[in-house]
Amino acid sequence: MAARRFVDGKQRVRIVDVAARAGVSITTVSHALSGRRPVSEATRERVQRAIEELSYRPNEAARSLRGQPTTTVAVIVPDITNPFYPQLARGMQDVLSPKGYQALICSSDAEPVSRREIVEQMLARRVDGICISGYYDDHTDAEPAVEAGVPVVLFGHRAPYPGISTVTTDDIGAGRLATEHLLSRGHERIAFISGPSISGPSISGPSDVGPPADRVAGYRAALESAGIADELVVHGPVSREGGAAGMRQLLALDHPPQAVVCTNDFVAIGAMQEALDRGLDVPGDVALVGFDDIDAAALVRPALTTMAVAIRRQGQAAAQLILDRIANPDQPPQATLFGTDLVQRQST
Amino acid sequence: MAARRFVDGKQRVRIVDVAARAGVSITTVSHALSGRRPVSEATRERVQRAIEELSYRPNEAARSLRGQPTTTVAVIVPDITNPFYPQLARGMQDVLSPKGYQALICSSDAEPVSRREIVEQMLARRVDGICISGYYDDHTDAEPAVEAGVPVVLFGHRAPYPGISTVTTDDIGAGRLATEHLLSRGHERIAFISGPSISGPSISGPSDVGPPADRVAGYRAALESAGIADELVVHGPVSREGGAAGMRQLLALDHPPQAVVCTNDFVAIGAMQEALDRGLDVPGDVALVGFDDIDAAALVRPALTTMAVAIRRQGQAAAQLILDRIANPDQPPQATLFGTDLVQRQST
DNA sequence: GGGGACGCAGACAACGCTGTCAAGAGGACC
DNA sequence: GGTCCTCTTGACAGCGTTGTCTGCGTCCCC
Repeated sequence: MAARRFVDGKQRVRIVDVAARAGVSITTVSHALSGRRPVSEATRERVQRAIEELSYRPNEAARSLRGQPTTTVAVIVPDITNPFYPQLARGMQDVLSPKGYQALICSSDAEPVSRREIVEQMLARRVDGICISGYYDDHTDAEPAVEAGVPVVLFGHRAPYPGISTVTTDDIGAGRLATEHLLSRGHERIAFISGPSISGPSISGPSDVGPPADRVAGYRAALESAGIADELVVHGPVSREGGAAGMRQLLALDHPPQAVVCTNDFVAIGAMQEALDRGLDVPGDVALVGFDDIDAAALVRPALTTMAVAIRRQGQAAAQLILDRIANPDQPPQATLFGTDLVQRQST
Repeated sequence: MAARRFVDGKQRVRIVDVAARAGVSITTVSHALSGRRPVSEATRERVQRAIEELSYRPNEAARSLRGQPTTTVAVIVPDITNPFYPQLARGMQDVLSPKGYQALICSSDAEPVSRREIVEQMLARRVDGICISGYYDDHTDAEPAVEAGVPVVLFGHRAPYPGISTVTTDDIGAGRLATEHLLSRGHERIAFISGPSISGPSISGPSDVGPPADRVAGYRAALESAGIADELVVHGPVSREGGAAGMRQLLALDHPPQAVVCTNDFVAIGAMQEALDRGLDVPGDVALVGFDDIDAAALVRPALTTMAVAIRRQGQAAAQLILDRIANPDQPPQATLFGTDLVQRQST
């Protein structure tokens, strides 16, 4: 006859209820549960039965207040509706779940607050680790976590930072591979539709930052190696509309390019539709390469050639880095670089 | 000169550090923070300054242990990589974030444990509300939450259940509308590629359950109203492969259908590619309708006609139902039904 | 000038759990 | 029979908050 507590009509079973039912002290229940000190077989069984009869489950808040790990890892993504990030989250769950950890997924642009604020919130929840994803170069958001001694993995950042591990895609290599692929198909006049430039959309300009800039850098390197001086970079929003606008800009030129590298698949698909809508043949009149290999890349017609980023595997790597740091806090942070694979389809 | 605590190299500022720095008691700090009892302006400012200087943030675990709400709502989805569910999550965040609530997204099939177990875990974390999504008819998973007095919304379930609110799509109406659309285009021999049947894949059969069954029911109702007796339902996995297999089955018939309703867009896209690969014209030889209006539906060529489910709006509604129940626990649960819109593209 | 009202702030006891200290029972051994 | 283990269990403090009780001035009014 355990004495339950009723609050607002809610009833929750506490450890003392289990103890009363099993006829032991709460200490014994706790230790029977955690196995952190020996408990006789008979007692353990009585406790176990009481737990089942009462459907007892320890209060996580009380546990973590006592300093126990929360077995929770925060995964901060810029936009949960971008299919890229659920894949990342899934990869992390692949590794975290079997170890009993929960991924706490936060979409930062859905929040009215800054990413740094989200990090603070997660620290207040005492998460055991944090993964921050998204292309940006500012790692100061992660500082409070580093100071608090919570393992952090930056995902998509280039620069390693003291106390922080990173998981990054080799975007320079990817940009080079994509461009070399087009060169090998005989194209010489190759353009790049990139993300927004700092000085606003314009033809060319060295002002872009972050991994899109890396992809452009790879593109430039490939052209240079091939002895081609004409580079053609347009900027715009990273979206289908941005891709369409970029393509319009390119097609309006006196000498439109024969092939276009696009900073991601959304942009490429937008560019492709713009070209198709104008009656051009893809890849006959203009060949296209994207990045990321999102689901839709295989579904559009012609199917999009793209540089595949093994995002789920990268998520797994990020999770593993966090678990390693949790297990061994003194371990130095690591920087992991992932290569990309050309997935050739019909658009080149 | 606040005395910080160092644990495993982690340093966290506690309320007592703030109190010491501001020269007041911890009680005063607490109340200055919560505003739950009057604090003089001068004191409030001193406390505020101390908080900022120390970067203090209350420990959420201690708060919720004292019975404060966690301002967290669990969102349990079957598969985070299915683009449908991030939209749902995003819709919920649209409503939750401005109210200061966090969505805790859990992908249940990533977990090695049952959905019921996840519900239990969320209760142990003292979430303030739970949204369970996914097509299935078993609401027993939600029982522990109902018993604990935690607001629950079932998403995609048909049957209301005592103490549980539901947000559901009118799948019967959607199935009917899709079929009527094909009828109005002059098709008479119309098939349906459905989800798995309980008795295994087969031609027709009344054994399917859940909303896919509802869509089939709407399809049947439309045919009946039109005076058409020939119904043609094939079953298979809800995936692109399943759609391709279903289409193969249909094309192998003596009299293949002129039009096919598919239980969702993935299935429809798989079916479309199978048809295109066999040299058929879509919609000339076979017209296709899907459900859900996923991103890819607009991207494939021909673009897919589909029944759009305003999933994000439904997520918003689900979140609102939970917030309402939190604000007013005695309020009876509500069942919300959402209609669907035909988005006509090129496949019909 | 005394009594009550009021504004403000501190002390203290929980919340539910776990690590540590301590002790009782029982057996082994001298 | 007494001492010393070992095995098992219980009591207790404390994790960082917040709600409540209490107390101290100050002001107002009769």
